[in-house]
Formats: sequence, structure tokens, C-alpha cells
Amino acid sequence: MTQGHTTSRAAGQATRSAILSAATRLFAEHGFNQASVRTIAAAAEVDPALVIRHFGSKESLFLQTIDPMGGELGEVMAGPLETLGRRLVEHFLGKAGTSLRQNFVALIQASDRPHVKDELIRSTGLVFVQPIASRLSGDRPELRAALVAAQVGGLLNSLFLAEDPVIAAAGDEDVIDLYGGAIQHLLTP
Amino acid sequence: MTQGHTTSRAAGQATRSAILSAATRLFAEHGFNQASVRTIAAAAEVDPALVIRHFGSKESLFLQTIDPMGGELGEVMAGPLETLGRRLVEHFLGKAGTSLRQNFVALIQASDRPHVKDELIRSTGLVFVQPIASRLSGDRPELRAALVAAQVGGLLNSLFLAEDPVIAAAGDEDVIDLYGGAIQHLLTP
DNA sequence: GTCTATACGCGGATAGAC
DNA sequence: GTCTATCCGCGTATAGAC
Repeated sequence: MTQGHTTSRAAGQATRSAILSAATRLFAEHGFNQASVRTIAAAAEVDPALVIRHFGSKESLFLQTIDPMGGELGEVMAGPLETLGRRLVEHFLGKAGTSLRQNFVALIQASDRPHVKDELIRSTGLVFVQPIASRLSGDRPELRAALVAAQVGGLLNSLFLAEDPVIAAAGDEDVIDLYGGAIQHLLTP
Repeated sequence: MTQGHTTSRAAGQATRSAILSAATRLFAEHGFNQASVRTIAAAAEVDPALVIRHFGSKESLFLQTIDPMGGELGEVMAGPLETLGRRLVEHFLGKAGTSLRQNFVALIQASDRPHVKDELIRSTGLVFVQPIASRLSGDRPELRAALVAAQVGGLLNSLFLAEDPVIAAAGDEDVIDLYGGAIQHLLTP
């Protein structure tokens, strides 16, 4: 032990995780720009200066709240390739897709920051492009997987970022049929 | 005339249009957040306070620089429906799509502001959904048009906002073939 | 080591003199 | 119509108390 008092370190860890959980919630709910360091500090009931002391910067804190693997897309990917288009749309429309949706929207809106843009590309590659490309046969599997990711991103965009009234008003079944079919066209042409 | 000096009004109009053109360029190049009122004022060679005095707020100025109709998508829409998917992708990949691309990216990144979100929906409806829906036959033309808009938005997203390296590295022809085909699947199923 | 208090510089926005 | 001075909130940094 390099330290006499255990209480200091323990308190520091508690503070740190309080900030992290408040930040995760506020960034997901309000996005990077709207959630301020001072609001996060207030929600965590700590001094604003501690947020910077523990995480270096607001941007760095934000990036640590992003967890692309938290969405458990594994089950969706594991199913038959012939219906993957439908299942992808179905997953993101449903409650299970909430975490991944919020991460994506927050990343997009803050993507004018270089490090955030890098994380957006990294997350997309990890969650979509690589798993999908590895299952594709035929020409240019990686490009087709990246284009599928673009399609999914476009739907999330319209539905949860712009909140397009036409798509929102439609029934889930129709969206799954139509958009899932368009995605499938790139998976099994 | 409610005013004695004609020179004052003329000077005001010149100032106003200098601000507007500087703002249009800077918002398109750097986005809403990165372009500050002070840099816009410097580029227009006017006092920062005048920017607010003439346009009310930075957000209001930004919305006035958005011109979704400036892209002249009319020619693309006018062609045969059977190849519209390809032509849409081709247009946005090329130089002619620059203005519309920049508008879209800027709107997306600032869409956490309610008025910006409204303008994003309005522009999308005006430029994509309405023109496309009016040409579709079959079931649910408006929904299919909105989903086409989502697909196009997803491509713009990946290519010009995230700058996806996989898609950027691919040849235009491949992207036009593959993504254009997926869009076409919603236009003429 | 952890926290509190305080302050710096920059952002958008406003009031009032000219 | 224009400019000067100023305000408030933001992200961030630091000195010093515990």
C-alpha cells in the first residue's frame, strides 16, 4: 500500500463511479452538447471541478460512457443470414435496441469532434461491419457490410434523431418488411 | 419613408448580406457548433453584436443559410423511375450534390436543437419524400419514399459525416451499383 | 489523495451611447 | 445602424484545505 488512509481511495472511486453513471444517463438522454459538466456534477452531487479532475475533459468522459458492445447484438447476428435484414430492423425498433440507439445518436451529433468521429467509425466497424462481413459470401463482402451499416444508421437517423413523422406513424411490421427487405438486398443479392 | 437617411438603410442591407454570405460559407465548412458568431463577424468584417442585431440569434442565422432547394434535385427526379436509385446515389457522390450534402450534415449535427430538427424534417419532406412519393405506385408510397430518404441520409452520414474508410476507399461505381440497387428495391419492388 | 473555492478565457446575447 | 461595454454560462485549470 502506498497510502495510509483507505477511506480516501474508496471515496475517490465512489465519486468517480457516481460521475460516470450520472454522465451515462444524461449523455444518453440529452446528448453531448445539452448535457453540461455542471449538470452532470449536480446529478452526481459532486463539485464540477471533480468531473474534470477524474476524467480529464468532458469529451473524454463522454467517450467512456459509450459502450457499443452493451447492446448484445450477438443474438441477432447469430440467426440465419436469409432473414438478417428483417431481424436487424426489428431489433432496433424494439426496446432491446435502446442502448445502442442512444449511443449512436449521441455519437452522430458530436461527430464534429475528431475523437468522437473516430469512436463512431470504430464502434460501427466493431458492431456492424466486421460481424456482418464475416458472414457474407460473394463479391466485396466488407463494402456490402459497410453499406448495410449505412442503411441501419439511416433508419436510426430518421426515426430517433430527426423523428420523421411518416416513419413514426407507420406500423412496425411495415417498416420491418420494407426496410428489412432493402437491407436483405445487400446481404443476399 | 419612415427614415431620413437612405445611406443608413443601404449600409444595413450590405452588412446584412455580408454576414449572411460569410455565415453560409462557414456553417457549410465547419458546421453549426464550430462556426462561432465571432468568427462569422470577423469573416464578414463587421462587429459581432451586429450579427445578433440583424438575425436575432445564431440559430436563426443558421436556419436562414439552409437552402434545401439550392441543390437542384429536380433533374434527377425527372428521369425514369426504374433507375432513380442509381441516379440518386450518383448525384450525391458527385460535385453537384455538395450543397445539399453540407446542408444535411450541418442539420444533423445541430439536430439536438428543436427548431433545427424541425427544419431537418421539413427539408427532407420537401426535397425527398414528397417528390418521390408522388411518383410511386403500389402500397404505401409515402412510407416507402420516407424510407428511401432514410437510406440516402444513411449514405451521406457514413460517407461525409463519419467518413467511413471502407466506403470511401471503394470505387463510386460499386457504391452506385450496390446502394442504388438497395434503394431501387423500395422504389420498384 | 480527495475535495473546495475560485478564477480564466471563450461562447452567445443584451443595453445603451453615438 | 453601429459600436462599446458588459453579462451570464460554459469547459477548464489551479491553489490550498482536509
